Amino acid sequence: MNLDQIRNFHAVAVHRSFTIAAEKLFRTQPAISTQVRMLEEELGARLFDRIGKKVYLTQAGDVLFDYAERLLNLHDEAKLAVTEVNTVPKGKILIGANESTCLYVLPQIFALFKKKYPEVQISIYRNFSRKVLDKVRGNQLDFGIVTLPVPEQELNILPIAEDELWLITSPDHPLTLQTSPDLEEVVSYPFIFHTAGTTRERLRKQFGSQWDRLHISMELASIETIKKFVSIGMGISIVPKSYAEEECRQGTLCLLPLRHLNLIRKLGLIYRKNRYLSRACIVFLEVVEESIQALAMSK
Amino acid sequence: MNLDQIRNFHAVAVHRSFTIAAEKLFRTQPAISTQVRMLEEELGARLFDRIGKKVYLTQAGDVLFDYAERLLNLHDEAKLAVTEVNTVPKGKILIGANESTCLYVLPQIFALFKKKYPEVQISIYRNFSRKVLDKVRGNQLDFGIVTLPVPEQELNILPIAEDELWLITSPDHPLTLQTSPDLEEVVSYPFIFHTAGTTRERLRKQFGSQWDRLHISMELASIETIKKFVSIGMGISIVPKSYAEEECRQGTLCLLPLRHLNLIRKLGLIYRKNRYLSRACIVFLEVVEESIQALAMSK
DNA sequence: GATTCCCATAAGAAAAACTTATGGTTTGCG
DNA sequence: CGCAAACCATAAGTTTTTCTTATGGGAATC
Repeated sequence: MNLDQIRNFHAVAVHRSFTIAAEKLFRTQPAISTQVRMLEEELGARLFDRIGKKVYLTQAGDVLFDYAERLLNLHDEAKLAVTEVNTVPKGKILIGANESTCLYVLPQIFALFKKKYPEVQISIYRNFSRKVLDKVRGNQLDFGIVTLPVPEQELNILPIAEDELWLITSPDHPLTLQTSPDLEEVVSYPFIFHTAGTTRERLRKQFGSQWDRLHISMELASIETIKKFVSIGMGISIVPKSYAEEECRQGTLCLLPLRHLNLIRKLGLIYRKNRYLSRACIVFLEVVEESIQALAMSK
Repeated sequence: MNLDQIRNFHAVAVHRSFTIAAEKLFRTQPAISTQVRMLEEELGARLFDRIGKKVYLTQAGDVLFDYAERLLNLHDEAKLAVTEVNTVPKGKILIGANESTCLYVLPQIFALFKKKYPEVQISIYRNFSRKVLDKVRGNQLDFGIVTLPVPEQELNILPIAEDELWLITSPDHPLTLQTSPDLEEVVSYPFIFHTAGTTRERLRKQFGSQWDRLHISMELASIETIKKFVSIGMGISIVPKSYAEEECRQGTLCLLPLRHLNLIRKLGLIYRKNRYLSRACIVFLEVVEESIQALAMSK
């Protein structure tokens, strides 16, 4: 039993005639007769009573007729739905990003995107860049936003933002007396660090020999809590500058550039190469590029 | 897009492999590849991302997958449902019968049938034998119960009951003084007749020249009302004997055989020849035959 | 770096479905 | 009542579709 047979059967049932059904389906009458007979043989049930010139549905035919309509409708619906995925932005986009990106980068982009394409649902997978990267590679995420650089193989990379890493302290911290403290001086104060992550690894390299002198008083899992603890004087930390500008204005934190260190953190949108992009994904990419340009203009 | 392609697609999606899908479907791998590719071309959408050795559903594929499951399930259900019609007694039986049959013949049969096959729904079309006959011929009814004889062409006929037509009068009617009144005498009293029907036509023929002398005081549409009016002395009538036996016992009516007239009314179950009978119809026929035999035994 | 695994493609073979031709029945009309 | 028309079934032959076999390329694995 295939859909063609069901379509044939349905047409015969509707028109109560093999000949008319054949016309409607642009076939000859024997083609329809044969297909219906084969359907009957397969099901082991007569579907029509051919009495004289007239054609009647049997009880079995009547039962099948309902299913035939449902099957044909469902089939049409399926075709439409699949086609729409690549013409109308619809469905779901899965994006991975780390916590801070979720807080400071994505909101603007999402706001713009949601305004333009309210039909598309965005689902966020929040985790470290490392995990996000793996999931994008494994095709479990449509997009990822991670700290660059990233091994380029198999991935398309779209830089979306960059930020300098600055020191944050509480407003009354001794270091605030300087405009740009030296690394050697800084490491004498207790530090609060992120538990893990790309940035922490990069800092370790940049600090070089000074790393061993470093005193890490706390390790926290989120930028927000780090900022909280820094502001009450529990330690100092290093974060992307823009992530603390708000608190700096409010006077709850102080932002200081580190002398001789030029730590730039780049963020990039990544997605797999060779991947077939749904319409929703394509328009998402457009919106991201648009946002980047808007950001570049405003600077 | 046909069901085979959908089945192929579904298997690939489930196993995330063309090769394994091919095994499961007892095909070779290229057969599956080709079918999926054709499906993709028809829909204008990639359904799988083939990245390296791995196979992933695209968003379009994901949408189709849901529909594929629903389509395949519905298809299985349809097959099962159609097959069941002819194996398990189920569904609906349409039976046509006249009013009196509904009251005096069908109840016993239906009671037995319902007890045996509670799954089968019986729908009754109540009308004159003539109309019932037409509807059975026109395949709008599965069975009909009509007064015999009936033109045999195209119909299977199963006699189920026979009954003599007797005179009914009120208990205090002058005719009750006789045991078997003569037709000539009878026609001098006012009659109550059924508005139409086979029996009335047959009586007209049997009465012969006496018919013109007949005085019809009332015409009523149902046996029940005829009996009511006869019992209060509004006239006399002729009905199947068994239809009035109950009232005769209770003393509200008198039953008298008509001398020299041997009017036997035969009832028969009819159904179209060449008609494909569902399981429900077949078991209904069995129950009817069983009932007839039980009736014959009891006499 | 060779090997293995997996999917894509091409060519030929097998299967399925269609068309043309025709026959049997029923129906409708003269 | 008989003839013509309408309708479905069947058979034969052709076209179309789908399958298998053979082969190649690219990524993953050891």
